Amino acid sequence: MQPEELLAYIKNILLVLAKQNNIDLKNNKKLAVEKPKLEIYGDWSTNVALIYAKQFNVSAKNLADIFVKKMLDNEKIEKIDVAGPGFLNIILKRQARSSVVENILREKQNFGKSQFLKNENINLEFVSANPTGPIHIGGTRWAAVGDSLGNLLLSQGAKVIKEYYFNDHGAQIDNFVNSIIAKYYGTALQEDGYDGEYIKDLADKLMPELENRSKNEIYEQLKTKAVKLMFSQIKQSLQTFGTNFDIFFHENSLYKTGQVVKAVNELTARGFVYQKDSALWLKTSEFGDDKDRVLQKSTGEWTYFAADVAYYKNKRDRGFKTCVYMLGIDHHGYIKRLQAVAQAYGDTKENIKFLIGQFVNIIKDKKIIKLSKRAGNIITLDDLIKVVGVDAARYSLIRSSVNTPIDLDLDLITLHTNENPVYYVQYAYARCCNVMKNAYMLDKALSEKVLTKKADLSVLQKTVEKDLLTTLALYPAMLEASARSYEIHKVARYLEDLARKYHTFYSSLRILPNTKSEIQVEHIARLALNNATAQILKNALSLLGVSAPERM
RNA sequence: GCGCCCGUGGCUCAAUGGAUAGAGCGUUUGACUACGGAUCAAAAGGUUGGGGGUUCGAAUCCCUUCGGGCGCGCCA
Repeated sequence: MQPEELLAYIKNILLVLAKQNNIDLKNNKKLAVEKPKLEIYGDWSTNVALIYAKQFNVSAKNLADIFVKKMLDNEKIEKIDVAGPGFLNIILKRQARSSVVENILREKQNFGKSQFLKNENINLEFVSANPTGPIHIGGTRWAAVGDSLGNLLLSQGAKVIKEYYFNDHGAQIDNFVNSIIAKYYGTALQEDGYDGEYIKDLADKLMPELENRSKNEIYEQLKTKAVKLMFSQIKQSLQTFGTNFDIFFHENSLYKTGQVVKAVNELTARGFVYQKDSALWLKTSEFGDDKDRVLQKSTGEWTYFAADVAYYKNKRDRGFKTCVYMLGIDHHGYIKRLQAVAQAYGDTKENIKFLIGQFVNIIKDKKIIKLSKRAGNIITLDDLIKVVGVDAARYSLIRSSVNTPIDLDLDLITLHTNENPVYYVQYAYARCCNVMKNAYMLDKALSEKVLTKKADLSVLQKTVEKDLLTTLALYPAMLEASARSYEIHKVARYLEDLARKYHTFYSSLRILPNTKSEIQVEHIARLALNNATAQILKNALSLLGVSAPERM
């Protein structure tokens, strides 16, 4: 019996009790079935009595006792204790506890998938770095987190599009091109120009064949070629990193197709646009922004914000119910104004969602390195992959909440790559695979017994076995919670927990017998548990875009 | 000045308002002539920045204060 089944059962009892007592039950989201911290508390615990005691107008302990009486009828439950202020600690019957292994082995890669987000149509926009330089470490965090989050939401039934907004319109492109020219001729860089090795590379690569052309021609040719080259480099880096976008959306297309004008016109019709100082403004302050924002400058040029407005409208017109923006902490000021845009179009705050990622600090010689494109000391995605590899890089960036700044110590990560927890998890998987292989070599029939579900799993009674079983049973609920809160790091943390439980199990018990003649029911059951663990490790790693090697 | 985010063992990070705040690294001590030692077992290490409040119960919510980061353009 898995926790979600138990939870449904408890809710059912709750409804019956409420009806009997004529209580108009208020739904409480805090109701939960959890794995207790300590093993002696049982397999699962619930807080149902604690949070509903008030509504029933009895003490939590009394309500708990009522639940105990009802629940003991359930044939899957062995025992229930009331503990502490009113927790129900539930111990399952043997078969009920081990049934999760059968479920996993039956559903394989589909175990953990759900449809609870089936009505969601989500646009995930992330990275969206300007094509004026390689992807830096901040963008890298989103490349890992956004991609994995997309996988997760997809697995829970949502329709998901991963999208990259390509800023190919505006002054930064001019700066970029001028920087390359300046670099080539050794002239002074403009004030906010770009510098760095990659600018020199671009100059060396593109300039020689253009040298004899007119100034204007050099500029135009360079603009096309440099942006194209940079963009294909970015795409290549992302691909190497295992991040594949469904759509690369060009900012320029919003202008070419007149969508900016159209989007602003609609807002004008809705009465949220006004003219002041010969510029066009949007009344974002009406929806909680600090001040109104300019859409069109007095020069007649559109602002970057105007494109953002059109882009949001475009996303909604394409049918996305939820538009997710993943931004760096330095862009948190956008939240209010974009929320205002959504509301100005008559949408709600539900339609627009923000994930704000803290900085990734690069530590060298115990000090934070200040990175900037201008100074040319950026650490790129390619650098990171070269130093630590895709798996370790992705995992390091995923395993922390985006709300937490990450300090990546280059010295440490280079010297002790094996200490990245990703290897701990991968090693657990490799161990599982090795056991499977050995089992097959030992006795083909043994593997087949597991495969054909002839294993008696109820013999899994040791503490380390039960611990592993409940952790496996938690997998679907963990995925759902992770998807609900858009917190992919929960999946990584779960993996570490699962790997730990497996390593403990592995080293305290024999899974396979020494010789063929000694094969017993325990061995068959443990092999099934081993195989189920392998399946979950693989499923979860694949969500994170991290490989599951059969040997290391 | 105003606003947003973050303060958790020496370090890097966890913890839907739940039970004794958990892992990894580092430190110390143990464990293979049996499934791979990239592992396991164990020890030391905490007033969750400080102070109030809310309640059965707070690292978590509210107020306040102190640190750190970031943002406050007719830039993109």
